[in-house]
Amino acid sequence: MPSYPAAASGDPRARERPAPPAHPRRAEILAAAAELFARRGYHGASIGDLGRAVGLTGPALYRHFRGKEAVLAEMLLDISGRLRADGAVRAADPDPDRALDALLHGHIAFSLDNPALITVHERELDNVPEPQRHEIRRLQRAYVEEWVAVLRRLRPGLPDDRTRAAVHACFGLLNSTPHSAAALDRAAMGDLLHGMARAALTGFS
Amino acid sequence: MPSYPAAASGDPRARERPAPPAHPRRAEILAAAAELFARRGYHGASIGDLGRAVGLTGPALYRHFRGKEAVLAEMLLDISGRLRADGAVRAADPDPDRALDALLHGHIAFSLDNPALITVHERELDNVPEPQRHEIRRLQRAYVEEWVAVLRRLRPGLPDDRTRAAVHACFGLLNSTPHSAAALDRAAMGDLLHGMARAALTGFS
DNA sequence: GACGGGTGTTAACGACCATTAACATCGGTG
DNA sequence: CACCGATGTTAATGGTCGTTAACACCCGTC
Repeated sequence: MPSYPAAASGDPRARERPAPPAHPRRAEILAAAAELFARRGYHGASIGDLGRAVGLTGPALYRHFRGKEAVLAEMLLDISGRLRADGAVRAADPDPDRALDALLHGHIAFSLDNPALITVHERELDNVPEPQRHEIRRLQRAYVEEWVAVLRRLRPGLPDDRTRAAVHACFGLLNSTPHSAAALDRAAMGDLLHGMARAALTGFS
Repeated sequence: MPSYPAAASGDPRARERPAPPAHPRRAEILAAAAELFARRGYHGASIGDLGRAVGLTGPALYRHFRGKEAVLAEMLLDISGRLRADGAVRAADPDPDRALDALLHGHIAFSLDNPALITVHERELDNVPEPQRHEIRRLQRAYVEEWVAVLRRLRPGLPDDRTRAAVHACFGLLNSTPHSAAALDRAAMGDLLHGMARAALTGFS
């Protein structure tokens, strides 16, 4: 039922090409930083490393971000915001079964396409300074609640705390992609994760 | 079927108390380091932090370990060795169904009792220096293969690469405990994870 | 053609880090 | 009691880090 075709990276026939990002350097730095933070951890990647990864020296980064913490904060805010917004749309399906499949499909596609982002999102929240950490946490909680609401309709008997714990455990399963060393291709891995997660959420006790 | 009673921390009626560890300070440092590495990452916890956590100054640590890397290496070697040895015993059950339950029970009990160790084991392998990193990888692979062998008997049709990927995904689910903020008590959480993992491994596609 | 904002660079700063050196204490053994 | 290894301490060393300062270039606008 689910399908995870190879990522559609730039169909040339697409009529309206997406507008180029307002600040391409910022996006470039964010992408490189995600890779480095995922591989070596926030404290293990220096400003010099981030700059070098995009062909610059370290201090050049301060022309685009207030500092190292701001890079991480913007990265996590973007991820949690996208997940939450996308999740709200998908969870709105009146059929809870289809809603769950849509949530699974969205999350799996995102984590297959952005393993580094998922890793950082999962590990580095504590290094975000306080005003923004709170907002990120809020978005993460809201995203979880979208899942909980769908699962609640699907399994009415289950107490709320168990439902929420089950959703968190499911995220652990879905977010395991980066550690799997990609022995399977994208489509097979997507189908596998989808099947396992659906079974895990609907088939226990 | 599975049961996860509250951790039996020191029954006073136990006749043979475990021999006190050969070097209690080493064990104390390792435990504190696990907590710090899990919370702040390997590069985010300094030698001074590790010492302070056990009531010492930073340099005192060098009386017990060759350096910071040696602390991490010994920690990961110990974890991967224990998981692998325990896994080999549990996987030996001739009934694959019971073997899987035993593997699940062992892993879940370990991760419920040692969330910090599981976190570090999952994240910090890259910071271990080379002679020992290879050995840790070997033990991790051997542990995975115990699971793969059991699951292969349980689901004969499944190709090996998908079986292995499923085991990795299952670990992601089981190791999610530390992120779950422990809203459930140990027994309920253990049962939940057991049920979800079993459903995930046996119920997909 | 002067100007100014945007985007780089190198040099310099203070803080912190892992590690080592030099020295102190203490319990047990000759 | 002298000695000694185990286990601490503080002080010092060399390196790296995040950040800022000072300066240079490019490019579109008046």
